[in-house]
Amino acid sequence: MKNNNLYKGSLTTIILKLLNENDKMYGYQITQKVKEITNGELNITEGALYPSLHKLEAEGLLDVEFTKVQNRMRKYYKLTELGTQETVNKLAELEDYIRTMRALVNPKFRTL
Amino acid sequence: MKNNNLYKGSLTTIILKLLNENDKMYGYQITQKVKEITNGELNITEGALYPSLHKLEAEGLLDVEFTKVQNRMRKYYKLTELGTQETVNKLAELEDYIRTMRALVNPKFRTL
DNA sequence: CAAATATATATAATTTTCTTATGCATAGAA
DNA sequence: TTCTATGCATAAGAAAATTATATATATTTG
Repeated sequence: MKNNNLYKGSLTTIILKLLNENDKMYGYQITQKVKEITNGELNITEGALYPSLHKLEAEGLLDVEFTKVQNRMRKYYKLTELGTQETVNKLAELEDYIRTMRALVNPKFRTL
Repeated sequence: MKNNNLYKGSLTTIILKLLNENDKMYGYQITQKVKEITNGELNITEGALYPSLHKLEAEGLLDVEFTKVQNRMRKYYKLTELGTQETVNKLAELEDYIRTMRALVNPKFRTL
């Protein structure tokens, strides 16, 4: 996503947080929502998203609910209680990460 | 490092920034400096560090200088001009990342 | 003095995560 | 009718890290 290595490892955090806000979402909706919120800056690819959703489900962080809308399948995901707990952890980790990286990077920058 | 997936992809940024501040450093020194700045929170492993340094050197972002201190070898790394340019890019990418992640995560958090 | 720890670099095997490509299928717009 | 959007899925490969191992000297500790 976005040719910026820093996003590596962030997908789980993004998914969990969006599901915490939106109660239930399906995969394609997640990609669109991320595109919308980031003004097109961040595009989640299906090749990353779907395996990630399957993994979170297997870990018991997400529950699935199938629906059919206009003859097309939709798989809605929602947080389990465990998933909500993990969301708290992931958001704390993000704040930790930002604080630590700022400490490493802040001091003063020299171009020459 | 630190059992926090978010650090994945940040190592290059950390190395470049430290070298921008400290002019020249050797591998072990980098691990210790990171430990110091982050109060032991972040530990860079050799298995990640050395291959990363070799890659940055191969890409022409770092220059190497061998020294022998008390009979032990040291490999000092310093930024090339290209490396300094890339440092600017990486720091901009970090700010971008933080801004985007905040946008995705900020709204409001619900525990229930 | 011997053993453990710190200093210093390196690589190999494996795992995790993502990219890229492909595949299938329906709906709607051009 | 063809292209784009919607919707899910997986497989091959790349990239970055973890974990383990290897080597070697210096220093500290018991």
